[in-house]
Parts: sequence; C-alpha cells; structure tokens
Amino acid sequence: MNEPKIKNMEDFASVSGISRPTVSKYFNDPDSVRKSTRERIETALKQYDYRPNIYAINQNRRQTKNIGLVVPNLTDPFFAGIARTIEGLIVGAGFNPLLLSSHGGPEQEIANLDSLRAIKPAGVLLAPLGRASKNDMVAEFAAEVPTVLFDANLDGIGEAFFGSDNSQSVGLIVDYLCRTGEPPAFFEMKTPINPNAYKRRTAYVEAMERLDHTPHLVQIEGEGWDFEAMGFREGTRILSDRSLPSNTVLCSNDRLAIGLLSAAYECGLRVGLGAGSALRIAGHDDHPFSRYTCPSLTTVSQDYESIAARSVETILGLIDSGKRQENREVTLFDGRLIMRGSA
Amino acid sequence: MNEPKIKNMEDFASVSGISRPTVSKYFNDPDSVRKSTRERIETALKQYDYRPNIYAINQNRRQTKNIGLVVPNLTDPFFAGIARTIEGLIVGAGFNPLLLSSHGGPEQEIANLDSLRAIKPAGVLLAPLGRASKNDMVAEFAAEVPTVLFDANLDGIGEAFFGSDNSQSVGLIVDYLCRTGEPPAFFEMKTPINPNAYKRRTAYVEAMERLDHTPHLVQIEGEGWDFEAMGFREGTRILSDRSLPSNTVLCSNDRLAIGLLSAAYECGLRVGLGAGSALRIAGHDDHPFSRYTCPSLTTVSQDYESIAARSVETILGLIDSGKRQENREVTLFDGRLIMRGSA
DNA sequence: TTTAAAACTTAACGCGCGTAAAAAAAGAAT
DNA sequence: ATTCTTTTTTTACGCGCGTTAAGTTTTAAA
Repeated sequence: MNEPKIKNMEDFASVSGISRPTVSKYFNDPDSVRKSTRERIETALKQYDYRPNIYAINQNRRQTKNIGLVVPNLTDPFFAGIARTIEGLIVGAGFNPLLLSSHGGPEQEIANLDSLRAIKPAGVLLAPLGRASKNDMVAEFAAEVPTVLFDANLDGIGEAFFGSDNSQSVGLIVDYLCRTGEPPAFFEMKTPINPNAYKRRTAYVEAMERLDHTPHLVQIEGEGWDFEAMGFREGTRILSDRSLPSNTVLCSNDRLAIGLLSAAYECGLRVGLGAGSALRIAGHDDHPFSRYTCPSLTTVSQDYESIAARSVETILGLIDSGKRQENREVTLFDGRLIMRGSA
Repeated sequence: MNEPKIKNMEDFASVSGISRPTVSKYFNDPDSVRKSTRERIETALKQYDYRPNIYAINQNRRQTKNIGLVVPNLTDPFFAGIARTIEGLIVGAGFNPLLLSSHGGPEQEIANLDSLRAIKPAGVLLAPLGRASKNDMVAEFAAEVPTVLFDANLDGIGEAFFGSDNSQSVGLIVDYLCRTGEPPAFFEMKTPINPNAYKRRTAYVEAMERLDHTPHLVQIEGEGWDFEAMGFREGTRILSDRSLPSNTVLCSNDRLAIGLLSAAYECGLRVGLGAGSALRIAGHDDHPFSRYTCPSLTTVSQDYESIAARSVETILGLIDSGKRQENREVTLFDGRLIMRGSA
C-alpha cells in the first residue's frame, strides 16, 4: 500500500480530509464536532490507527487527565483489591489512573507524591500510611493538588476523607463476641502504624464498657508491615505463657489474626466457637484470605466499594468544578459482620 | 522575597547563571557538566526547587525513561511482591516504572499494552497471562517495543524470558514427598490459565515415572483466578468422596493448596507429615501466606529475586544498546525446597 | 607561555499539539 | 432565495525542552 506514514496530527488531518484544529477538537471531545465530520475522522482512524502524542497533549492542556492513586502497601491484598476497584472507576470516567505503592514507608510515600507532582495530575487519591506519614509534606502536596484521602484519615489534610466507621464495626463484632461467649481481649500492636488501629482500640474499650465488661488490651511489640509474622511470634509467646485474659481474642486486623491463628495451631490449641475449642479468634477487614484460614476467620468487612466509589466521585467533582471543597467532608461507612468458624 | 517565579528552564537558567543548553545537559546527566557548573546549578536548585517539565522532555527526547511493568494480577501477593522488587531495580537504574495489572483478563492485558504504547516506553517487562493471552497482539507489541517476558513464557515472543525451571522444582518436591511418605497425587486445574501449570503437570508425571511410581492427576474444573475458591470447592468434593488416590497431594500452586488445606480442615482431616495425620499437602511458589497456613505449607520457592534481577538487567541492556537481541534468551532458575508442617 | 582540548554561550530550529482570531463554508430557518 | 447560526478552515502563536552549529571561554597539558 502506498499509504502515507502518519507521524502527527497534521498528517492525520490531511488524510482524513479535515483540518487539524477540528481534528484536535475531535480528540478532546468527539461530540464537539458535527456528526459527518466525526464519521470522516473515525473512518480515517480505522485505516491509519493514528493516536495523538500524549506528551504533546499534556504539555499544552491546562489539565492532564491523570489521577494519582497512592496506597500504603500493594503486597497487602486488601489494598490491591481496593486499588483495582478504584482504577476501574477512574478509567470508566475517562481518566488515566497512576497506581503507586508506598511499600509501607513514609519516605516512599513522599517519593510517590513527588513523582506525581512531575506528571501534574488533575487529582490524587491517597490512602496515607497514617502515623508514619510525614504529615506536613503530605499537607503541602494536598495544598498544591486536589487530594482526597481514603482508608486512613489525616486531620485536616485533603479535600475529603472516606473510610470505615471503626466505632460501629468494632462495636458490632464486640457485641457479637460477647453474646456468643466470653468477652474478647483485644490483640493489637502497641504502637500501630495506622490511625485506624487507634480508633479500633478506643472503639473496643468503649464497646466493652458499654456492655459492662472490663477491656483487656494485649499489646504486642513490633514495627513495620509484617503483621502475620508479628501476630505469629507474639501470639506464640502469649499462648505458651497462658497469659491471655480471655478465651476470646479480637484482633485489630485480619493479618494479625492470621498470624495468631497460625500460632494457636502450632501450640495445639483448637480454635473455633464449638464445644471442643479452646480459643475463639476474630479479626477485622475481611481480608481476601480470611475465608480460607483454618478455621475460617470471623471478621468485619469494610464497605470498600462505597469507599472507592465516593472517593472517586469526589475527586472527579473537584476536578470538574475546578474548585476546592468549601468544607472538608468526612464520611464513614458501616462494616458488616462476617460470621465464620473461628469465633 | 522578590525571587522571580521559575516557570521553565529558561528562567531557571538565568537565575542559576548558566545557559539553558548547559542546564538541559545537566538534567540529562549531571556528570556531563564541569564540577563548578554542577555546583552552581545545584545551589540554584536548592533555592528555587525547579523541576523540568516531564511532558516537554518526553516529547523531545528520542527515548523516554519509562519502563512498563505488566503483571497478570496484582491482587495475588506473589505478583505484588515481584512487582515491588522489579520497581526498585528500575528506579535504581534511573528509569521510571509504570506498573499495570491485567487483573486476570486478556482484554485488560491488551488494554495495558495499549496504554503503554501511548507513553512510548523505552522497554517493557511483561508477565503474560499465558494461555489466555491474545498472543498475536502481544507479539505485535513486542515487535514495536523492546519487551522481556518473565514468569510465563510465550514461545518466540519478546527478546528474552526469565522464569522458573518447573521441571527442576517439581522434581525436587516430588522426590522429597516420595522419600518421606506415599508418592503424591497432583492436584491441578484441568485447563489452567498459565503455561507454567502445564509444565508442572509434565514435570510431575516425569518425576513420578523416573521414581517408578504411577502418576495420578487430580484435575479440577474451574475458570479464572480465584484459585483458593476452586481448591476449596473441588477439594471438599474430592475429600468427601474419598476418591484421592494417595494420602499425599502436591498442588500445582500454593493458592490451590491453601484452598485444599481449608477444605481438609473443614472435613476434619488432620494435615501434616506426623503420625496422627491423614493427609499431606504440598504446594508450589512459596506464596507469602504459605508460612501462616495451618499447618504451614511445605512448598517450593521460586527464585524470584534472580528472575527480577535478570529481567531488569536484560531490558536495560537492550535499551542501552538500542539493539534487539540477536537470539532470544531463555533462562530458568532453580526452585528451593521449603519444608514446613503440611508435608 | 603556548596550545589543544574541553566546556560553555549564543542563536536558532523543531517536536506535536492546544488554542485563538478571522474568514469561509455549511446547515437550518424563514 | 435569503438570512442567521453553527461549524469548519486558515493562519498563527505558544508550550517547555532537546539539540545542533558556530563562536567564545576555561582548563589542562605540553
């Protein structure tokens, strides 16, 4: 074929028989040109499969179509899952998601925000590390770029926050555990990374007191994101110590519970709510694997679909309006009790 | 302060007292300018924190500094882990990784390659879906952009492939299982997504025959990536059927094993290599969670650090030389036996 | 000190596209 | 057919930087 090589919009415009400014208009919004024009362009498009140079576009547009998506740790399937959901919503809205993981480290989180600055995103969805975040640097970023937080809240940073109502969800499972057996002790990290962990601790204490039970916090040592390892190590210690104040343990999150479950197994303790069981263990988050632990893990699921949907809606609204939120919105979604074998 | 606002390299060049072409040279390679010049630029850099517009850079450079990284499924912690390792190596080499997940679907895989085309990456690292991949479209992409495959091989596509030697790794664990108890049956999907699964099946049969045992394939129905669910569902069926040809089961991958382990637990079967156990279960991959199953899972770990390192090395070499590989390299790395409680 | 090499400055072009203004053409309404 | 409105064309500039060529200065070597 003697089809000319299409190197740029100029070339494409000439083979399509439409002027370049109109072609440009088409690519920015196909509906902004007359139907007959649109059809001629699309016919040419099939024949030559030209696509505009994204770098030239972004250099000249006031706003890019990029939306940054930063999660604390992609190796945690919980975040991988929510990231996937959010990505889908962003693509559906005609934007381009850029997924970055902070790998559990505040330096990486800042580095991620820095890379995002370089691509001049129209908006950013950020699930911050929490306590470990360098909050002032995050705040600085959020002042430059429209930013919506999800999963973990940082006071006053970003245009909005969407997350789970830990008070409700923890209250729910504490209530359930108390109704079905001994009141639970609370198994958690002494110095958690995540602000949600603190909220859950408080929620546990309040729920126990509301039910006239004495709260028992089992606080374990350990840093970082290797929750299963910490749950296992400290769980083994505590179980062999027989220092647990209750035969029921509510873990601050499922990953700690998975570690504890493993520890209990190795200690020869039968876990479950049945008669022959020595221990009940519950978690929080409905981690993708909690369905397949032995026994399967009773837990609370977060409404991450709503969190994802509202976060995306909000950032799209901000981008669309070009304004900043007049007052910061904080919306918390309820958790759902997932009753399984472990408690 | 009456510091002028720096909008572009021109402005920055003037405040730093260096000409723009030299500043440009500096940003492309700080070592390409004289030390005194470098210092003057870096001094100005601290004061004004200017950064070159990445879109303008990429529009004009012959090659971008982007390297695409496509994995089949980020919700699988195995791939999340290897992606993280690869990302680190890419950043370390001064390139910019772009992580995309195909979410288990061939359409998404093609869509990912299409998005990558738009950003004109210098090279791409691709862990293809395998059987489900639209191979001709992947091949077409690899012909346009230097591409290295890892994890799963597609014959003849890409400049090189790095993965595991399934024959070695499966041979290893079959040998171990035969030495320590009954020869294993092989638990797998009837029509696996991944080419590795076929290699493992063959490797199992060969290893069994080498040891003068009759191979038994237990092939389960099921589509998609929800391996745990399939392992659990079909495992439950098979265990209650008592149709297993051996008390030892080698699973094609850890995620199937996790499902099967869960099924065995719910059937009240004790899993392990000790006396009181009814069943031995082993896996393959050393999935991050296999350490915490109950009992912990005996498996084979893939040398994913070597796979990551060699893949990155190779793509960087290709980018650096600007050439294509004269003959396609295929390198397989050995697995390591991980003896745990389940077998 | 001379000399050559290395690094720099100046000037200018091009990359591919967004976008604006004025003129022309096409379509719709009378 | 005329008029008005909408859309397209023509022309032109600008975005921020890579890059080249020619001339100038600095540095290192002889």
